[in-house]
Amino acid sequence: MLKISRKVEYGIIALKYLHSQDSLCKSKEISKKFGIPTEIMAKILQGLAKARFIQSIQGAKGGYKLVRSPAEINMKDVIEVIDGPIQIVDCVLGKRHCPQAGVCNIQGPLANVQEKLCEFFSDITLVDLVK
Amino acid sequence: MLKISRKVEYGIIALKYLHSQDSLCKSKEISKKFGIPTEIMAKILQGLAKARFIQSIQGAKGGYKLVRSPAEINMKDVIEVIDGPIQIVDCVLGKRHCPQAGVCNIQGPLANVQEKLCEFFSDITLVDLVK
DNA sequence: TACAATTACGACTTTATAAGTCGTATTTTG
DNA sequence: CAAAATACGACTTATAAAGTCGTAATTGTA
Repeated sequence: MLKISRKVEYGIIALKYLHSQDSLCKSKEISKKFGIPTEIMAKILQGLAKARFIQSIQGAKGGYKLVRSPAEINMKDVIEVIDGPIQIVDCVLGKRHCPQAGVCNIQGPLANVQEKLCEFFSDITLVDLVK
Repeated sequence: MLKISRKVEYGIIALKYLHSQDSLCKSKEISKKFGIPTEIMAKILQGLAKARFIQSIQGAKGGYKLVRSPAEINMKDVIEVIDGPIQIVDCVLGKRHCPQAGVCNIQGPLANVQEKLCEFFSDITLVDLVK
């Protein structure tokens, strides 16, 4: 409930670590260091690379490095890259077929809360998480 | 992910409805009106009554009514009454045994985020949700 | 005082989602 | 070409949310 998934946790841990290192870091290196399952760490880093938060270099001697400044990396984007869109209730973006459709009295206000929540996480950057 | 549980959704729907009504409302009446499973609706109302957001009157002709002003009902309290403490990651309040304990680089910053998030929801009252 | 309507509450089952695993392909260095 | 790394989809397992069921307690009214 209102939980940040473990994947996002792992993603933030990795981003912080990459920020603290100058050189390329291997996926396995990070997963071992923090006790994160290797396959999961790998996929998260792949996702972050696709979204251009980090750069991946394939092959032997490959690895990942941060390519954005910490101020340009905010929590909302990280969450959405890893877990998909922030959606506090299913009805707001229309995923769940809602038995309350038509009579529901909270959709509008909650859409508003959701928007504010996105702003909330947009305002938290890697700079804040490094402190 | 960062989802408000359906129970909280139901709770807010009920609170809004109680606010819109002058007289006592029965649990079944609300559950039927909004297509919410009756047993679940009942338990949520019981919880809200225990927490003194609403008053319960037992027996025939019983029901529930709002006993606080909408400005005194905020979303953080509603969430916590229904689902328990807001906890964005398990480690922050020490629930999960964390394999990263000792090396984890995000616990402090995330505790901070969590605190801010609680403030965020404290600032949203039933007044905002009625709009 | 018996009955109907309601709240109260705990135990259980089902369903959905998150977390983790496995297998295989691709890229690059030496 | 072998070794070390990323890339990616399919699958299984674990956990939590959602919903159901059974029973007890309270109260108004015929």
